[in-house]
Amino acid sequence: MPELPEVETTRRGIEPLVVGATISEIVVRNPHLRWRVPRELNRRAAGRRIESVRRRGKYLVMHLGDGDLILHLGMSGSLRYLPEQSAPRKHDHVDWIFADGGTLRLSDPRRFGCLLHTADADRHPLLRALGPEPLSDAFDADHLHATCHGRRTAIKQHIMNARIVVGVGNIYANEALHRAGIHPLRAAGRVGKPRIAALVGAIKSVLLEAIEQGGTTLRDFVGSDGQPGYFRTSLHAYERAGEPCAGCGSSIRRVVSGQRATYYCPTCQR
DNA sequence: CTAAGGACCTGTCGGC
DNA sequence: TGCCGACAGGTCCTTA
Repeated sequence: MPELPEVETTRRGIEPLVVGATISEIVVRNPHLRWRVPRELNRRAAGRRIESVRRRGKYLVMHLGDGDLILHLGMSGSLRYLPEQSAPRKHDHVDWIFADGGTLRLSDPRRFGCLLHTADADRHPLLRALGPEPLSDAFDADHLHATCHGRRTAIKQHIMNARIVVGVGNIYANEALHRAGIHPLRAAGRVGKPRIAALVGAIKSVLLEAIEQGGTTLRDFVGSDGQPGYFRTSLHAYERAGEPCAGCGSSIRRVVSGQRATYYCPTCQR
């Protein structure tokens, strides 16, 4: 479900509600996420205050003053903040119970997400090898062009590789390539520098606009307040097979690449 | 080293 | 109505 804009929307939603709050208890009803939620999680977190909630790629990191919680929403995860008690539903696997009575609830039907405790998230193997943030100055044409050198992988798979740049998932990879006029299956090493620069700009703009719209709701994404994201109407390629391209009117095509649905305009994207 | 495919898991939808 | 396959926003891990 969530790509960078959806994770950032979630982060912004919970930040004012949980930063400064003291965790009374973390209740793990189902520990079987991608990796088993550690048994000692509650012991590490109970009684501690959440000092900050930041995002690194699609990971959320809660700093507890002593140690960090690393959270990933996987394909179907979402966080909701509940000011009052309410009965958990089928896929509500984890609750953070706060001293003020509020609850942060993690729901994840497919359980591809994860929740871990670590001393320092930046040194954790999951985060340590990540590429630059796409909205930072570190992600520029020089960086992307250098990583593309000699690569025969499709440019779409390349920009979805978190070691190259974080946060770009299937929706926004398709959208950014459409904006930049680059064929998604073109070998990464065969995209010239000016077009790489255009792609960097397209990735930044599509992510920024999606964040402004509260993310993209395709099926079930909701922010921490339960509201959907409104970027879906701005999608020009993703899940638009057979519809006319907004730029030239050609029919948008769908193919599968790297086991992921890939949408493009055969006329505009070369 | 790079590249490709499988694995994890549940829910929904279309076709028969 | 029921069953079956395809598909879905991620990414680590194994294999070649």
